[in-house]
Amino acid sequence: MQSRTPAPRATGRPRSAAADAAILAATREALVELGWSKLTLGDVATRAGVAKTTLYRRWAGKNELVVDAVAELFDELRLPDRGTLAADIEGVVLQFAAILARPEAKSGLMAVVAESIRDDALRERIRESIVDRQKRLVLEGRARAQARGELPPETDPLEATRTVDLIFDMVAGAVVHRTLVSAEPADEEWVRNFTQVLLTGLAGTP
Amino acid sequence: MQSRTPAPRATGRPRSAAADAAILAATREALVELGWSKLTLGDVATRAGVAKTTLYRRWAGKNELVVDAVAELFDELRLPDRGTLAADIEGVVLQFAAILARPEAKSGLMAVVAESIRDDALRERIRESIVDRQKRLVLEGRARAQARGELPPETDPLEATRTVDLIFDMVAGAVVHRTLVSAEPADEEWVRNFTQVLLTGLAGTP
Amino acid sequence: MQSRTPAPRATGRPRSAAADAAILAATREALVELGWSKLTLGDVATRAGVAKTTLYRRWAGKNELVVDAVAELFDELRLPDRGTLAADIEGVVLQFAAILARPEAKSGLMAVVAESIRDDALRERIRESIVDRQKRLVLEGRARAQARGELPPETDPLEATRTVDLIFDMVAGAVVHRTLVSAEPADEEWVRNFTQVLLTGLAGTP
Amino acid sequence: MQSRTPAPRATGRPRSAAADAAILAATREALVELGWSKLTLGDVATRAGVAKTTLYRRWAGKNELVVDAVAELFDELRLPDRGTLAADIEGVVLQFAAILARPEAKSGLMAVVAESIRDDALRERIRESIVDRQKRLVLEGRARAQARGELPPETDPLEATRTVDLIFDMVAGAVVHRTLVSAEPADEEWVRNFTQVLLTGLAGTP
DNA sequence: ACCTAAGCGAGACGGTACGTCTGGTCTTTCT
DNA sequence: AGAAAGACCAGACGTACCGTCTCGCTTAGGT
Repeated sequence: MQSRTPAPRATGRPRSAAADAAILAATREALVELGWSKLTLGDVATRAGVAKTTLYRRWAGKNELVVDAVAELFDELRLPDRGTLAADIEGVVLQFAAILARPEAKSGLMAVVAESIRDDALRERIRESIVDRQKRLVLEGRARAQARGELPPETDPLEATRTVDLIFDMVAGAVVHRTLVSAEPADEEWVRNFTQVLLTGLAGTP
Repeated sequence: MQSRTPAPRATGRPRSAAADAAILAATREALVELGWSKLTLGDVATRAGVAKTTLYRRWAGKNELVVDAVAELFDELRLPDRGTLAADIEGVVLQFAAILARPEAKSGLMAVVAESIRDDALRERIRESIVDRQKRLVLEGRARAQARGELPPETDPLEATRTVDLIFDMVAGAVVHRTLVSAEPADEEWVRNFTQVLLTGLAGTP
Repeated sequence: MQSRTPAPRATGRPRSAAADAAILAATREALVELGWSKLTLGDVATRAGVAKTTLYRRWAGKNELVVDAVAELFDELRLPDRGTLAADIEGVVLQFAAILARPEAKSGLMAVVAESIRDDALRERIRESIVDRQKRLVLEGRARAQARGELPPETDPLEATRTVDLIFDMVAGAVVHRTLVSAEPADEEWVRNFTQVLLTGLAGTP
Repeated sequence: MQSRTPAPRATGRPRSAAADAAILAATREALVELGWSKLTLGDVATRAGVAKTTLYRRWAGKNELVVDAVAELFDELRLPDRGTLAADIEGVVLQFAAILARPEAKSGLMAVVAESIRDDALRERIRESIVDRQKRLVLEGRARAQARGELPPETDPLEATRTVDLIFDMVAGAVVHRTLVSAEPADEEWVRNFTQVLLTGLAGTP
C-alpha cells in the first residue's frame, strides 16, 4: 500500500506488520461510525491499539490514510463473463454500486477526491491506487466485446485510449452521481436502463 | 438562499442585506485561495468585514454556508437553442464544464457532497439549491427535441421522470468525474465525443 | 443613585422611575443566583423587563451598577444606644455582619473592591456610596462614649480623624475578613471576643 | 503549588518544569499590567511562551492560576525577632503591607477572594495556599511573647485556637482594608498606631 | 550474550480553529 | 425623545485535533 519502496532497513526493530492492517481496518471502522469529517487520527490510533506516532510514521496524514483504506475496497472488482457486452457491463456496474453502497466507501471516497483538488500528490495517489487500477475493467470488457464481434476493432490507438477514458468517466461518474449525489440506489433496474442508454444512445436504437 | 421564509420579524434591528452578499462572496474568495479544508469561518467573517456571530446567526456551519455560496454559481446555466439536440447538449455541457473549472466550484462542490453523506438535512439542501434546480435543463432539452421530432413523445409519465433522473446522473456524473477525478479539462473535443456516445451509444450508430 | 445631576430634560418621553428600582432589584437577585462573575448585563435587563439600552443609558457598566445595588444594603445600618461603648459596638458590628452574610452583599462587595484597584473613579464611587457613609457610625459612637465618659475628649482634631479611619479599617476589615476570607460566621460570640480585644487590647487588661 | 502530589506518572513525556514557573511569572506580570479583569489566559500563555492547552492542562481556570501566582508572594513573610511583641508585630505587619502594596498582589488577591464566595473548592485552595500558611506567624509571635513574659501562657487549647483566628482576622483584615478599600498606604506611622490599639485597646491603657 | 538502532505506547507540547458567550453599540419601530 | 427588540462588531472563552516531541521500554539483527 503506502510502501512503494520499503527501503530495506538493515538494523533496528522492524515495523510491525500487524499494525498496518489494524490501522487500515480501524480507519474503515471509524469511517463507518463517524464519517470523514469527524474521523480523527487519534481515534484511529486508539481503535487500532497503536500510538499516534506509529500511525504518523507510516502515513503523512488523514488523506493518505483514507485513500489506502478505501482503495482496498475496490480491489475485489471483477469483470464477469456473462456472454454479452450488455450483461458484462451490468455485472461490473452492479459490483461497483455494491461497493459504493458501503458507508466506509461513500464517506471516504468523495472526501479524498475533494481534498485532492488542491493537492496534486494526493490526486496522483488516488489515481494510482483507485482509478487507474480499475480502468483495466474497461479495457478487458472492450477486448472481450471485440472478440465477440460486438464492437469493431481499434484503428487509431490514441483514439482508443481516449475512448477508454471517456467510457470510464461516463460509467464511474454516473454510478457515483446516482449513489452519492442523487442518493438513490443503483439497483438492477437502474443499471439495466443505464446500460441500455450507454450502449444504444438516448434515442434508444432498436 | 438560506432564508426560506425568515418569519417576518416585527421589531428590532433588521438583518443587514449587504452582509449576506458580502459573506457569500467572501466564502467563494476563500474557497479559491484556501480550498475547502483550510477555509475557516473566522477568516470568512474577517474577509466579509463581519463579526463571526453575524455569520453564525445566519448559517449553521461551514457546510451550509458553502452550499449557498456554490449554488449561486450554477444559477447562470442556460439551455441554448442551437437547432439540434446534439448542439443543445454540447452547449449546456460546455457551460457546466466551465463552471466546474472554476476553483471555487471544484473546491466546494465535492466537499459538501462528501459531507452530505452523513447529513440528510445537508443533502436535502444540496438537492434543493443545486441539483433539482438544474434538472429543468434536461426537461427543457427533451421537450425541445420532441418538438423538433428528434425524440419520440412520452407515453408513461413515471418512466419519463425516471429517464430525466438517469440522464441527469449520466451527464452531471460524467462531467464531474472528468473534471474532478480524472482532472482533465472537459473541453470542446471531449464534449463532442461525450455527446455522441450519449446520443448514439457505444457502438456509435450512424 | 447614579444621576448626580438629573439634567432637567424638557422634551421627549421621560425616563421611567420604576425602571431604576427594577434594575437594582434584578441586579441583587442575579448576584444571589449567579454571583458576580456570571452576572451579565443582558440577563439583568431581561430580569428587570428592560432593554439593554435602557440599562446602559443609566449606568456605565457592571461595576457601577453593582456598586449602587450593593450600597443600598448598607443604608439600613444604625448605631443602637445600648448604654455602654462595648454594647454599642457589639450591636453595630452584628448588624454589619448580618448584612455581609447575605449573598448579594458577599458576591458584590469584594468584586467591586477588586475592580476598584485599577479604576480610581470606581473607588471614589465606592467610597462615596458605601465607605464614607458608614464612617458616621464610628464618629457617633465615639461622641456618645465621650459623653458617657468612657473615652477622653479629643485634643488634636487631625489625630481625631486619623483615629476614626484606623478604627473603621480595624472594624470593617476584621468583619469582612472573618466573613469572606475565613468564611466563618461573625456570630455573637465572635463579636464579643472581637469587641473585647478592640477595647482592652491583646493582653486583655481587666 | 498546584501539584499536591501529582501521582508519579510512569509513562509519556513528563511535564515541563520550566513551564510552571514561566506561567506563574507571566501571570504576575499580566496582573501588574492589566489587572484581574482584563487578564486573559490566552495572553498569559503567550507571555509565558506556552500554548493555551499547556496552561489548561495544569490549572482549571483563571481563579486557580492566580491563587497560585499570588500565593508565592506571601511565602517570603518572616517574623523578625525585635525584642518586644509590639516591635515584632510592627515588623511583620510592615512586611505584609509591603507585599500588598505590589500591584500583582492587590489585583489578584481581592479578586480571587471575591470568586471564592461562590466556589468552595477555590476558597479551600486559598485557605491552604495563603491563609493557613501565614497563621504560623501569629502562633510564633504569641509563643515568643509568652516566653518573654509579655503574654500569659495558654490555659484552654480550644480558646487558644480561637484567639489565633481572631487575631489573624483582625491583623490581616485591617491591613487589607486600609490598603485596598481605603486605598491609603499602611506606612510606619499607621502600623505604629494600629499596633498600639491592638495591644492596649481603644482607650489606650498606659 | 551483548550491542545498538529503530520501533513502540504514552502523553505533553505549541498551534489553530471551533462554536458560544458577553460587552457595548447601533438601528429599527412603537409610544 | 425614550423604550423594547434584536442585530451588530469585537474578542475571550474552554475544547478538540493537529502533527511533533520526548520519555522509558521492547525487539530484533549483527557481532
